[in-house]
Amino acid sequence: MRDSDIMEIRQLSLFDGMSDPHFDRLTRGAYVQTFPPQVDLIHEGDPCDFLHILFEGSVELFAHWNGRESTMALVRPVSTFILAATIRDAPYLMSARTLEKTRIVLLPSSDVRAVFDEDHAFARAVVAELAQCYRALVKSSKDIKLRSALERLANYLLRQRQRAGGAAAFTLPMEKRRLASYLGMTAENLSRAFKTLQPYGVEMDGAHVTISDPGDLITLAKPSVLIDDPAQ
Amino acid sequence: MRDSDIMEIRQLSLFDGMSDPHFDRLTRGAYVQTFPPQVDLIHEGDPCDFLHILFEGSVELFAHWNGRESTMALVRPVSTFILAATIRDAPYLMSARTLEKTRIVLLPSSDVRAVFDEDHAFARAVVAELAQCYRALVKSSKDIKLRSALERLANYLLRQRQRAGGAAAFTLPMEKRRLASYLGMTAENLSRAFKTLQPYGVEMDGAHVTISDPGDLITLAKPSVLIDDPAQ
DNA sequence: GCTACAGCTTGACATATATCAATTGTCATA
DNA sequence: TATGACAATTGATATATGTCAAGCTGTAGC
Repeated sequence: MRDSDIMEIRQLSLFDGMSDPHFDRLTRGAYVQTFPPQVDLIHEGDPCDFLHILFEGSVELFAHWNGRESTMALVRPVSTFILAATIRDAPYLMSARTLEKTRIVLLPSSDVRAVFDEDHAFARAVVAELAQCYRALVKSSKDIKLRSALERLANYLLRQRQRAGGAAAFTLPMEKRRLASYLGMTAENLSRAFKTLQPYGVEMDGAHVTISDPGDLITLAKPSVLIDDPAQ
Repeated sequence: MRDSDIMEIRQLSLFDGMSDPHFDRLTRGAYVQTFPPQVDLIHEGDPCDFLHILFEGSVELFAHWNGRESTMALVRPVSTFILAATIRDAPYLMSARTLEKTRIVLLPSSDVRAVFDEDHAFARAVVAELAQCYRALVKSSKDIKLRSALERLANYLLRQRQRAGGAAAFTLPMEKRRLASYLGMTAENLSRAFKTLQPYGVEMDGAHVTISDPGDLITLAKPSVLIDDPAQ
């Protein structure tokens, strides 16, 4: 691993307050890798050998059952994924693939567990990260179980608008068929849902979405801080 | 808090390896309470004042949105709930109510965080518990997103059978309408789903279920360790 | 034993969502 | 520019699931 990479990683909140010897131990067996789009990083069921830290690009977490596939989450920088599997030394529950050109740090899971056992600051950081992931997943479950497909899309668009700093226009971060899977519907239904939202001020051109006045959409979507606010 | 209660709590894996002073500090402001059935313990959105540890009985976690309600999980002894909210000092994302007579230990959240910062063994135990909860939730999400209502019921019944030690007969741990909500369907549909499973060897009498030969049901349900095995 | 109530079930019907098939659009590449 | 591959869209239709209303069933209280 290059010194510049190590310097960059050291800045992460996950390693904040960690002692230098522990950090060295953690990064000795680590490596940084850059992947092109559409590369399978992880396959569910495999043993968890590395904790992944996403630096640049984006990664899709998805799951299979009985020949079906569903997108579970989109991971964005800077964030870890499959932390829980690393901690428990258990097999992956989800698969992962890159969506675009992506730079990832791989830390050997056994080192993560060993340093975790010795470095208190790291343990605290891991718990904070894991609790954050857990709460994000609870919100996602509430979204799926309490809302219709149209309501999920409406709220998703409002969240994306928020993410773009409240700008009227933004670009969808993944293909529509993946978005459909993430929102728990088919691509065909997503297409129709977008059309249904046109009278609510949602304009769409390819992956480009414009919501000039979100008022009507908010009335329809009824966003809640307990589902849609990433800070909560 | 009575000495016998303190003794009992001390046995929990969550407090295993923790120093006595830290344990004392954690339990000084704690109390044990017994609740009758149908008592609201927690309301989503409220600040998180206590970490709850369920000792006896059972607790339903549920969520609201726009006048709708959905059962998110059933908590059984011995297990914590709303650990993530405690760690992050964030509002509850789910509500909780007792389903039967229930004994719960309440630990002040601020004490949990303080001791967590000082006691490494406790930090490790918290992470293990949180990672477990996270993985349970991932499995639940996969169940909801990848399976039809009938498949969810079939797999649920097989999991309950497993929980009963593989016994042919067992009792549903909650009312059918709650089970329906947990499985993401209406009570009417659950009723029909049970009927559909009759040819697969599922007999039902009230809350009592008998699956003499699970072979056909397994063929239909296609259970997966990555969704249905609580140990994974 | 009755009664009242709540939960469960059933049937008829409505709606949401999925599926299938065909078409259009888009982009990379020859 | 033409071509092929693939995503997105559209319309027609099928299926899953929800809603409503009625009846059933068990049980707690009298």
